[in-house]
Amino acid sequence: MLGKNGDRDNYTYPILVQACAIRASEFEGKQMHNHILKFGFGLDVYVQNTLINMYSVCENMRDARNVFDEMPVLDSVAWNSILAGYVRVGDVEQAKCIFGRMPERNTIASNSMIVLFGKRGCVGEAWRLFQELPQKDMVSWSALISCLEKNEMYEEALAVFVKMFANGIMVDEVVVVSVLSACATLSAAHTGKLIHGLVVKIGIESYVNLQNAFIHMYSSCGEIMAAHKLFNEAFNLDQISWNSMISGYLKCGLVEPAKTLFDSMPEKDVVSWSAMISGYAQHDRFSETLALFQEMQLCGIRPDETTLRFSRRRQKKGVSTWNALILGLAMNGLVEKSLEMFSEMKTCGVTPNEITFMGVIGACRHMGLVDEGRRHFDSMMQEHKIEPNVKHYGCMVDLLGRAGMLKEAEDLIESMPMTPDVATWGALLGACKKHGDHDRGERIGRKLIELDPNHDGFHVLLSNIVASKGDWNGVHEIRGIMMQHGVIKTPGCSMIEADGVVHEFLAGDKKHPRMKEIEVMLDEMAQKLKMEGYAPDTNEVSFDIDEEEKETALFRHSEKLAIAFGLIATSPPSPIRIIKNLRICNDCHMAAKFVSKAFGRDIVLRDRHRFHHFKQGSCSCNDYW
DNA sequence: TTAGGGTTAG
Repeated sequence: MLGKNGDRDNYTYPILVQACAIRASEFEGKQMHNHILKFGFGLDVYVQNTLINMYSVCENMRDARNVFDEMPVLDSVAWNSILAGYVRVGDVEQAKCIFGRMPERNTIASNSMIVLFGKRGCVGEAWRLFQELPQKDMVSWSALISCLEKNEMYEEALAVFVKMFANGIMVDEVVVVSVLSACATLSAAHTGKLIHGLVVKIGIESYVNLQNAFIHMYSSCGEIMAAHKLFNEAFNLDQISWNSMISGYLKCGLVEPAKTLFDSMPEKDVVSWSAMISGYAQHDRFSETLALFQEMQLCGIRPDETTLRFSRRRQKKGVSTWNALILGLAMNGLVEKSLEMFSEMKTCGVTPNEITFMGVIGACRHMGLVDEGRRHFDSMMQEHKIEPNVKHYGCMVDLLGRAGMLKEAEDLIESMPMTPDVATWGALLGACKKHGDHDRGERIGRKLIELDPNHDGFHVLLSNIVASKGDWNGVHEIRGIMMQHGVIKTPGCSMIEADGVVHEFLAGDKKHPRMKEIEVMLDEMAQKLKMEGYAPDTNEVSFDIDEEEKETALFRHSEKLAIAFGLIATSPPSPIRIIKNLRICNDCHMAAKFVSKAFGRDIVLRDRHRFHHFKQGSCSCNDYW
């Protein structure tokens, strides 16, 4: 394109510069600019205007402004071009300044300002400018409509369009696309149809973008047949048409037609794949979701630039993001990392809130970091002026209790400025059970079942504590109280996903269709685990039965059934993933550790409180939970 | 013969 300047003149250069603008190619544009200066065409107004436009399109406002500032004579095109650049990059200050300095306002400049106001949410200013405009053209109306549409004033956008039409202003495909978007959001199928009629009448119906906007509008309004008809009869379709039709079917719950269309697509891009995958997920078809996701990866499809741009968009992490990170890490046993993130959060200048402290104290609790937890608890008030609430106290009681500091925990409860809730007492009760302080446990347990006579967990804990003392009469007494109050123990339930189906196991469950295989696997587990040195922790069983029966009962806990099934029905290297409704019991925790080693399978178990990652004989919670 | 309006797919 460059070369000797023999055949270039100030009519050719603008065309070349313009070509760079259309391709938004700043590099080539700069080369052209240098060339122009070198051969002495830099003072031509027409050439200069195209340079301003080229830099503006490339959003390089510094160079655009340099050209503008050096121009000896400024015509309206120069003013409009530099203004358009500032509007494009959203620089309100500079745009207002240029608009104010213009020797003569014109419709094009005002239209740009309406667009800018629309971008910035200044609907009032856009309206005012529009109304004051002596000569409104099609673009003025269109800019106002899109300003309203962008600011979620869909009804108003439609009303302005109606007025535009009534005033005899010409309507083109650009403004109709805007209006159709409003119809889609409002589910205004009737208006959409009227517009469709209008579009056909004025003969612009074959624009692909318009076709796509209609497909989207009809399927958003639930008029899938109309969308389908349009799609089938269209002369030219592009990738967006196909993707719109697929997501239209999915939006209307038509998964099969969506899949048929997906399969017959000439070319599938990342949008097609993700539309179909999320469509499956939305309609609870999980095995297909996973299968398609795998297939997508096998096809080598990766998230595109747009996907990345949309998901990376949160530039400054807010307090909720930090909270989620702190809580999530702690829950998965990465306590140090979690506390590290808390420090980093403060370094980044984000102010912690009360939820942050739930996460931080919770992190300390997961690892028994009593001193550190106390320090954070004290700093809440002293440094951050956050009054601890009942949950923070509960968390501290739990931290102390789990660490075996039962007296300190009880003293803290007594010193609370508010009435302790049952969860706080419950935490202490759990700690008493864990550390074998049966007397304190019984005293607190009896108090708790009075406070909350319908809570099954407290009765069960108390009954277990009493059973640990060997006081079977006491156990029967508590069972009696439960019966009296109609309290039923929530059965332990473990869930595991295999091949897209969720399987549920209750303790002692025999209903699973593959129960025979599970039984065989349970026997194999028992043998292997014993060889590895596993000894059942029969303290967990609170029935007045003999030791051998206790072992059998232990081996029918829902977690173990789920693990056995996981060993049969899933294959490595994927971990066995289990969700349990209650806290995992000691014996199952130990058994899971042994299984992870003896069978070489990782197990990820989420219980009521946290995640346990079992790997090669140990757990991420370091046996502290 | 340079300057202004749009969106549709995840």
